Parts: sequence; structure tokens; C-alpha cells
Amino acid sequence: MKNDVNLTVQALQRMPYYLQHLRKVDENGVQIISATAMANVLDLNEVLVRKDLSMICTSKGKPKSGFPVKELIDNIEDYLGYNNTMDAVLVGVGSLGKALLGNNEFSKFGLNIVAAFDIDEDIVGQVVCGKKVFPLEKLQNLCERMHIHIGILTVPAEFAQEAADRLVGSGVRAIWNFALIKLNAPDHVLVQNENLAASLAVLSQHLRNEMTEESKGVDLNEHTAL
Amino acid sequence: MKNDVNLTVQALQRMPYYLQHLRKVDENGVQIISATAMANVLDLNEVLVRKDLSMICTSKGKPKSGFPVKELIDNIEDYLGYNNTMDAVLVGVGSLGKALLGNNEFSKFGLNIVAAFDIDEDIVGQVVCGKKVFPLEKLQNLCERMHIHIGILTVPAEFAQEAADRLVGSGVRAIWNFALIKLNAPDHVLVQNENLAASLAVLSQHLRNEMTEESKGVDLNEHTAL
DNA sequence: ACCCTTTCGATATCCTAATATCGATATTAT
DNA sequence: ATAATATCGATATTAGGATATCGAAAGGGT
Repeated sequence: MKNDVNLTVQALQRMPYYLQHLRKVDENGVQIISATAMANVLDLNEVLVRKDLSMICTSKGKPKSGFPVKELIDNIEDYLGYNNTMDAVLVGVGSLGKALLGNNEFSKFGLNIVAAFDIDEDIVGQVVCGKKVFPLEKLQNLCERMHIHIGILTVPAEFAQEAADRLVGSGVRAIWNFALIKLNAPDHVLVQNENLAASLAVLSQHLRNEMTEESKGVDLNEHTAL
Repeated sequence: MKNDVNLTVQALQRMPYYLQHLRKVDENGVQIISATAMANVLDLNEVLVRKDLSMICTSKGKPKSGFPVKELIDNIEDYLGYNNTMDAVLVGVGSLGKALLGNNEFSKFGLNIVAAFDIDEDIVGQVVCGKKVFPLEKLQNLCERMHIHIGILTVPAEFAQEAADRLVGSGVRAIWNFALIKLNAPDHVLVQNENLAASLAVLSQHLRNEMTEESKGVDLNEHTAL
């Protein structure tokens, strides 16, 4: 384990991709992989990959051969916390909240949603995707009893700050925020914003460019020149 | 409309936050807002906000007052494509795919999922959240008939490249990829990777830091010094 | 009418992540 | 054994977004 170092957010974001590829080559019996090879597959700079891997790998990379695959897999899984599950609560059982509750793939990443909360009386008491929905008043009690440190926020933007305050008051130390709003929280509480609208914005801009170029009759080869 | 300019990805990501805040102040009857004020609320640098707003705003900002709220809202909504819906197909009706199918909030962002596709015979033919699931063989025909340009990829990583190839072959020009793999696609096809695992990785790293600091008995005020 | 303050737009600077360079080292081939 | 080569680790450079600075313009107060 080498979890005393801190990776940059960018490096962290690359880790899941490294892991996915490492698992794949491991299945094929590959025991050692070079940063160069990984970089080619993932379309990244080889120095970047080398630096990333050396950050989390317990052993050193060997010149001419590379890094041990199995060890890298273990190191990344450990670093990302895939082996010890983090318990979380979800606040806001609307359309998006239900969607996340139903996504059982989070367990692969070490996340376990233990309960959900909402203010809507019609929803409270229901069991959504195997998770019981409690009234918001019970949030603090449950979080304290179960030592929950992660809150997932899927309420509308106008209620997000209030809900965040409740989470902080319940001892939560990290908030996964799906609302499009900048939350105020104490410094020791991490707010990780998830911005699905941003991805859609990127798609939209690209499609618009495609359309206008098309209507201009631009030579298609200009694209490939990029 | 001022959709001839191209924003950086970073600027695009900020747009939904601007929009959310603008809608809020608009409801309160505010007609003009300064970049400075927006920057304070959203915790951004004021020059950055000013530059972003001037990029998409059709009129100029007035010294001492700011930018017209209603116009900004219209401009951002236009730019992000919220007013003319983009039709999309979803490939991979597993846990995550179902979740996205059920999330009707995408319509607010101009995205409309018209159909889903899968290879699993048990799922094909079903109607999930009002969307019919077709066999993968029907993908090309439907995309061409309905002029679909966006594909949402929620298949396991090992099948992602194959599914992406099919989407490209069906005329799709932008892929929203939830698989943790680097897809190969022609240059004119945009691949927008969504990396939920990365967010969880950031949360995990933070919690680990919190725990180790706690066990070290570090003065809590060190946090606020950041 | 004049001054003061706030904000704008443009330009210059800074900072951090990504990339390039280079000597050192291990493996393979001759 | 020796030479050739691929990769590593460390250091230097580059690039691009974020931030700071400054003159100009517009509104408010006296």
C-alpha cells in the first residue's frame, strides 16, 4: 500500500482507465507492462503515464520491461478504495436520485448507498431499488449511528444548500453534489461536483459545429487534419 | 444568438452554473447583474466570469452596472442547445443504462433519448421507463431513419469499442461514453467520456486523508488555514 | 456640473499540468 | 562478453487556463 501520497485530481481521473486496461491485459496473462505501451493504448503521453504509475506503485519500474501488472492493479484498487466499501446516504429521491439508487455498479467502486432521504411524503416510506426512503428529519440520527461520511446530493438546486447543511450537521465529510450550484461547506468537507449538464454542453457545441461546417460545404478532410 | 464562437471545455462547464444562478436572480426581478457579483456567489475569479459572459452575451456589458440577466439566460440556453432538443439513442440497458433512461431531467438540457439497444435477449423487447429496447441489429436502421446523431454508451468496457463502432457506422457524430475505456473513433466523431469512478476516487482520497489526519491527532485548524 | 466609485474590456503575468529531453539501467541479441 | 535497444527516473521546457493590473466608461452623490 502506498496511500500516503496525494495525487492531483487529473491523475486520479486517469486511474480508473489504467485499472481497466491493466485488468484486461492481466486476463491475457501479461505480467509486466511498460508505461509506453499503456500510453499508446490510452492515447496519453508516456511520461505522464510513467509518472502516474510510479506515484502509486509500491515497487519501482524496471528499465526495458516496465511495471508489474498484478501489483499495479492491487495498488490502484487500494488507492481508490475499491477494497473497503464507503457507506453513503442519498438525499433527494427524484428522477436522478432513483437512477443512482438503482445503479448497483457503484459497489465495484467501493460505494454502498445504505439509505435515502426525501421531504416528499409520497416518497417517504417507500423502498426504491431495495433502499428505504426516510424523512429528512432522520438524517442526522442515522448518519451518526452508522458513521456515514458520504452524502450524495440529488435535490433540485434551490434546496441543495439546505440539504448540504443538514449533511454537514450530520457528520458527513464528503458530498457528491449533482445540483448545479456552488455549495458552501466547511473546509474539511469536500464537495465533489458532478456536472452532467456540462458533458451535454460539450456534445451540443460539437454537433452545432458539425452542422454549420456541413452547411458551409467544408471539405471533410479538414477534420482529419486536426 | 452568438453561437459562432467556440468556448473552451472549461468555460462550457461553467455555463450551467451561470445559468442556474441567473435564473434564480431573474425570478427575484433582478434585471442587470455584474460579473463581480456572479463571481462572488459562484466562488470564481471575476475576470474569468467577465470573459465567459462576454463570450456568449450578444450585447456588451455596461461599466458600473453589468450584463442584462434575461439576455444572458437566453444566450446561454441557446448556446447550450436547451431550446432545440437533440435526439439520442442509448446502447447497453444494464443497471447504469436503466438509470439514465429513467432520468427525465435530461429533457431540461435538450436531450431526448428516443430508444435503447441491447444484445441481451431477456431485455430486448421490454419497455424500460417508457423507452423500448431493441436488438443491436436494428441500431443502424433506426439511427438513419430518425437522423440520430448522439449515442449514449452504457455497456461494459469490454464491449464498448464494438458498440462505438456500430454507433459510428450508424451515422452518430457524438458519443457520451460511460465506459472506462479510451474509444477509437474517427476525428469527426466526438467522444465525451463520463467518469463517475473518478469522482468517487476523489471522494475516497479525501476521506482517507481525513481519517489519517484524525488518527495523527492533527489540529483541526490546520484545515481552515488552507 | 463635478467628483467618486464601480465595473468593463484589454493586456500582461502567473501557475500548474502536460510534454520533451537526457543520462542511467536492465534485457536481448550477437 | 559486448553491443544494441527499450524503458526508466529526473530535470527542463512548454502551453494554456486562471489571475492580476490598468485605463476607460457609466452611473450615483454632492
